[in-house]
Amino acid sequence: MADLSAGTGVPVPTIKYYLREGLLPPGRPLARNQAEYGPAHVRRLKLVRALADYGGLSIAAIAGLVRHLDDPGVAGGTLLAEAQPAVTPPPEPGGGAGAGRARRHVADLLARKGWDRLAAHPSAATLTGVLASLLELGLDDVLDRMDDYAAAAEAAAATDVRILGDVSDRERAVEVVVLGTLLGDTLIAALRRLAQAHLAGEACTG
Amino acid sequence: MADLSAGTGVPVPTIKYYLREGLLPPGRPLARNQAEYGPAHVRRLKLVRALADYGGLSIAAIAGLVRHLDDPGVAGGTLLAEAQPAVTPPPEPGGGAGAGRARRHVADLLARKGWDRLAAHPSAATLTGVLASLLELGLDDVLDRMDDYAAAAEAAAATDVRILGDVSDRERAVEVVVLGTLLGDTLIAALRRLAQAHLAGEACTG
DNA sequence: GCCAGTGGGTAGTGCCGCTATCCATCGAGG
DNA sequence: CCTCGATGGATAGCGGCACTACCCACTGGC
Repeated sequence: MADLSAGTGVPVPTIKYYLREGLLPPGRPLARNQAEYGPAHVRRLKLVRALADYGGLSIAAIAGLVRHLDDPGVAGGTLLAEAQPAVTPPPEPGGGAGAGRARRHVADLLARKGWDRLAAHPSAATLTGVLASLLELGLDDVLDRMDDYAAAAEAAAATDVRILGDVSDRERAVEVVVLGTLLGDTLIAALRRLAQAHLAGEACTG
Repeated sequence: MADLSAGTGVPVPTIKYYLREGLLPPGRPLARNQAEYGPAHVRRLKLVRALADYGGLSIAAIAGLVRHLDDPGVAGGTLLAEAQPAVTPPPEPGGGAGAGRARRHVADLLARKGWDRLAAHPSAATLTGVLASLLELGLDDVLDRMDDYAAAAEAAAATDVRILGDVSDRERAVEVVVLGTLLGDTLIAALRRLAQAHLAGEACTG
């Protein structure tokens, strides 16, 4: 429908494409060449665009996510778990030199934080991969500061959980989880850039 | 050279491709069909792969970055400024409903933090775009918590600056800035996921 | 009746990150 | 000295992804 396109700024052929890919549920058919799209479709479309534009997700990844959104028998935690693999590409285990050290340090960190239970979490593998890259490039200093970064991440996560707690609508909670997690990455990154620029400006530019 | 390929795990044709694209400086030619690649090339190649794999940068973006790396007359701060547009896609100004509110809130936040000077920073535009998306999807709660996220981001940035201060080698500092910023995003995101999973596990799964 | 607008499907486009192929050259082993 | 395989250099091609263009049958409103 042209209204849907006008209401979201997404061109009609793209909407058709999203319908084909299952990102958008089909409208209620009124006739053979007519279907009704409600505010739920506008909302979903905005969600899809937000995930694609700022979440950096592929269409296929969003399709997978959306399938779980439409599946009624899924809780917030489960959906979040499903969202993880969508974000992080399978980080190859890496046979490099730094990989072993990285693995050890991640294990240590998890133990220190009491996160042992999460050793198999995909993000732990991502973490190991990033650390391995940094180590191979001689950035060992990062290791000494990991606890600081972990503390900052914990603070952000605590805020995430607090926001989620405020959401009473259970149906919307899953959306909040996905949006908060994925757009939150971009949001935090942007804030970090600004803070960096501020600190650097104080130190160097004056 | 096959050594270079063996030392990094990057296939030879890809190395050729990177040479073509200027991601990798050409080796010192020993003969018409022979060139010497040193440890600097191995390092650079690892840098390129790290930025592509975990930084999410396109080849073209890395090429732009690398041009500045090879340019001797560039300071860390300048390079960081150059790195910003590479990471964040040009976020369309957005004529949506939430755009106005988002802009106002970002301006308020910058003022509160004393970051007024950074209003034109590309990350400020990204921030506005993300907020606008969140607002249009009814996630107003995030606004009330922005200061918490900003605090977490500040903490991370402070750690960044501290690490950078430990780096004495001026030549390597620019690499640290790029790596720390881009891979740091992935690193912090991974840590945040883990912290989220930990907190959610406490609250729900037990 | 007529015709813009709709849904539905197929096919094509442009870009991106490689990958394959070809060629002249050269270095080392026999 | 001569062959063989590797090297560098260049061009062309591939596969995937996110759309986009085109075509068609249909139909609601004028």
